[in-house]
Amino acid sequence: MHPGTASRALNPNARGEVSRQTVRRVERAAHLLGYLPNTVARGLRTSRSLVVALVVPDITNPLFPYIVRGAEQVLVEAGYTLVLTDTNNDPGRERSQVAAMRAGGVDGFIVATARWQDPVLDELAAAAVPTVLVNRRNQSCSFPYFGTDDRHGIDLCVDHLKQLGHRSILHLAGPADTSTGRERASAFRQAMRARRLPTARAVVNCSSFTEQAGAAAVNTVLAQGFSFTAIVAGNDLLAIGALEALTARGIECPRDVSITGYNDVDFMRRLTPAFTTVRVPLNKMGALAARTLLGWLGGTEPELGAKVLLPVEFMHRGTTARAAR
Amino acid sequence: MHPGTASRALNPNARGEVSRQTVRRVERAAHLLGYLPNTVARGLRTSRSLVVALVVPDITNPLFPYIVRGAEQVLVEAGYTLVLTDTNNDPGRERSQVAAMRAGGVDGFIVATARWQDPVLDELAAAAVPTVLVNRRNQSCSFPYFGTDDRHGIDLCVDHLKQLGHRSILHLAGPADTSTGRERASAFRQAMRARRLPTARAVVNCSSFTEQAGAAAVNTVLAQGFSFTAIVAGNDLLAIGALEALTARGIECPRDVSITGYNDVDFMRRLTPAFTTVRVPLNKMGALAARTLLGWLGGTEPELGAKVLLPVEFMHRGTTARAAR
DNA sequence: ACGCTTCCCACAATCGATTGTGGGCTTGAT
DNA sequence: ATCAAGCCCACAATCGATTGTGGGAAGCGT
Repeated sequence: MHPGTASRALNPNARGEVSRQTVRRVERAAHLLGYLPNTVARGLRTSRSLVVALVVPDITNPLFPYIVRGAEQVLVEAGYTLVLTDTNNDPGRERSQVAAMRAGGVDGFIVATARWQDPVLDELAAAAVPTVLVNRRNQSCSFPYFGTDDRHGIDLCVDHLKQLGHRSILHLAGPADTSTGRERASAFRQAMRARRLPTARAVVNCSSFTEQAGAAAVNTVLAQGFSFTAIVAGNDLLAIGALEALTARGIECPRDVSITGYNDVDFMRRLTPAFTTVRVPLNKMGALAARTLLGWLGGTEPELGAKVLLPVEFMHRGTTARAAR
Repeated sequence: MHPGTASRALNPNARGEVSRQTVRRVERAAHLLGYLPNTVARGLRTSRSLVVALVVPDITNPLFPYIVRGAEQVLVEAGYTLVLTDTNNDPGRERSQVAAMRAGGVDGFIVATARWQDPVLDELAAAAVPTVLVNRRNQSCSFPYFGTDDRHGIDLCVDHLKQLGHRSILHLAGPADTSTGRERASAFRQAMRARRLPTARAVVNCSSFTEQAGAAAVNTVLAQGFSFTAIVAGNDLLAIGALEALTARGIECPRDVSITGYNDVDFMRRLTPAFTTVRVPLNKMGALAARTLLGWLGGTEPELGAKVLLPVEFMHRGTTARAAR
């Protein structure tokens, strides 16, 4: 029995070039021996691995598991394997992880770690590696991007707060090296100006999308004596951090200060008070990104710089109330 | 220039067999061409990939990201790459994912999906694939296991509740096909008996470690007319589900019923009331498992069936109070 | 100048599966 | 019985890196 023949017998596409009884013999033997075709060797020859890598910045941020789920669903159905790598918000790790995956022969990338200036993405673009961006994008927009309508979401927040009578509104902006940080901040300024609300000193940058950063930002602002009656946070974790910092100083939410979050991760509705926030379709984002990548791997190259912004939904809950006085 | 020579020049171990200037020439050329050694081809020859797979049952369960983090830290430091695969609690997916990873040439597995009877683990054992178990183990105990002292943790819960005057205590047991489900249930019975508390009808099985399952279990028990003043939940998500089901019926926690969770995932302390639960060192579990696997891959085979149970810490918060009446 | 050692490098086999090609056997027709 | 056609299968090259081995060149001593 020649290995070439066995290979054809196991491969549904080449099944026709082998007699039916040989196919049966091979299948029986394969099953008996517990044979599973060595993907490494196959990948070496065919330069396809049926593996897609999903790169996330922080797996403990509850935002990402749902994106993962969405992507996973689609990829597994298509016979692909999803491998996940967490960069822990470290660009160095991102670089080395992506390099490792690339050398390991993954067919494509779904990247959720994009920074505004991202050399790793530039490399992927230069090497023409099939890649799609999810949740965050980079400036040069070299790949299809799947995100949410941040501009609209933030506008909904500001509008809501204004209708409650708030005028001094603070924005906790995410890191300036992320598109979500930048765009939400920009959207905030625009929304404020459009309603003739003051924007001076109203935006404060946070170093990361974490509770610690949110709390630190609020403490800084309070220490500087800037007063506000509402906070539009760049995401949910920042909002939670802000609430903690306020509570620690005896400032009550929503009595004294209203807060809005962003993303509506699973437990936001369970906190007390339940958070007013913006719900984004995380599952769908992941699924769409995966589907597009699969299409690309199947031969239909997407238009470069395509941006898909999914609709958001404003969730009015307990952290926002009519402005005092 | 012969590829063999270039290979030696790039490989620190074989560097001595090549003249220094050749090394420099090769390094320069490699850098110039942006060469990165094809891991697939290397893996084919050396049958080592420096990749470890971590298999989790449900990435949206906040328990797992912290285990991932712990393992990641250790593996990356050692020059390994961690790939994560989520089985979505589906044994079929587990089987195919593990097979895919194995064919893909990963060096070893960290498995967090173990079921009590787990054919996938049996296969791994039969094939002598370096594997360690974390969080859950299987019955046959064919691999080193890193978990927590469930027996002690549950005992702490029961003890705490008894001291608060509770006698009718309900246990929401996790799935019987998981070691954590079984052992916590067994520990619960033992702890109750040791204190001469009634165990009849006091244990109810939940189909999965989810809020939905927890709520459903409580609803079932209530419908059956069994009355209780406290609940020891098999994990945090079950506890949250239980709280929801009770609240929906106007039963207040902790006024009417006390609840304890298990694991102390990050947001338990933020809920209102903050959950009384058992904190387990998730990071350390992941790190230890990874370290042991690395040792195995380095040649020091661990004793089969070694069990490492990490100490737990009881966190008394707001969901437990003195029994009414 | 010759022979010896030492040091580099090139050659080629190897890992396991895929795939284009050619030869051999069977089958059927004349 | 002979030849043509057709179907299977075996052969061998290939993917890219690793690694044992042998040979050639340089250096040194006598």
